Amino acid sequence: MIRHYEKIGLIETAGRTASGYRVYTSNDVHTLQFIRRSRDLGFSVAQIQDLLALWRTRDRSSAEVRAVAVEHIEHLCEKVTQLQEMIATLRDLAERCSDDDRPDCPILQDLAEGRHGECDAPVESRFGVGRVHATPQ
Amino acid sequence: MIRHYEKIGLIETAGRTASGYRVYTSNDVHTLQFIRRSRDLGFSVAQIQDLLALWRTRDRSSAEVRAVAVEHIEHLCEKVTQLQEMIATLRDLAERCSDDDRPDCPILQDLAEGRHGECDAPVESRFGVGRVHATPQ
DNA sequence: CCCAACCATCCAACAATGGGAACGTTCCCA
DNA sequence: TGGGAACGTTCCCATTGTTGGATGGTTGGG
Repeated sequence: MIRHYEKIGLIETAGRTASGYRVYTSNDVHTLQFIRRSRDLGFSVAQIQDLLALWRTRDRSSAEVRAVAVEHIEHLCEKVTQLQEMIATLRDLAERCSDDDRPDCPILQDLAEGRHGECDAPVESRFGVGRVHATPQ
Repeated sequence: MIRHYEKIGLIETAGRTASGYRVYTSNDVHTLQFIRRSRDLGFSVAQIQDLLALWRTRDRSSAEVRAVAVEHIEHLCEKVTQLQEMIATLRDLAERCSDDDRPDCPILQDLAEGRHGECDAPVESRFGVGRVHATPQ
């Protein structure tokens, strides 16, 4: 991972011993810990790049940092919402499923027939079947 | 995507016209819709493979289908839990952030110093700095 | 019959990591 | 003074699901 971070430019090129081994200063280690904690909080590499830049800037504004964090929070919330919608649908289906040897299953039925909304568009536009756009004029 | 699904064996090889164009039967389209709805619910390709197999099996048991769904629900719940933990931490940090021009920012401070628990292990074992295991005996 | 819109294939990239092969280095311990 | 295990290095491939480009063949309406 660290070598990867070095390659993509997230951290600066580490020093080397005479034999080619990488040498990390305590500063490097500190930066890596910063990165790890950022990743633990779900920040993307791009965002970490921003955060690191701000971290290294003496006269940064905390508002800038907060903006990155707030944007990330919103992104995470969106993901949670999506996941909870999936969970709700699946819970509903699983609850209506007899959970025995019978072959009729509301879960498969739903997947096959799709009554949960997102699939109202005609097949043609959803899968590009057939010639969609005629030559104009 | 569809060509990709064909390549990885999620769907069977589509028929071809004389000139090599793929031809999809309404059955194929139905299967693809099944797949899309499964993906909308967050199922992985591997799980969809299972679901498709069950779908095509006449004397399947709905318990089998339910098992796939329930396992998936648990997986989704885990993800939600993780995301919510991140959100809680970030919300707390953002709240304590002054959101102005001052350079002292609790968010960066936390990322740099890490007081939220997961980082108690010494640097050596977390990043492989130094020789961890001596030759035994 | 031309040309835009469509198909085909192959290849590369994304984000972040994991893993292995093949090979050089360090250093404890016998 | 070795031997050998535990390191390190580089390069490459796999993952997961999707998107995109490049290049070239096919279709079909105007």
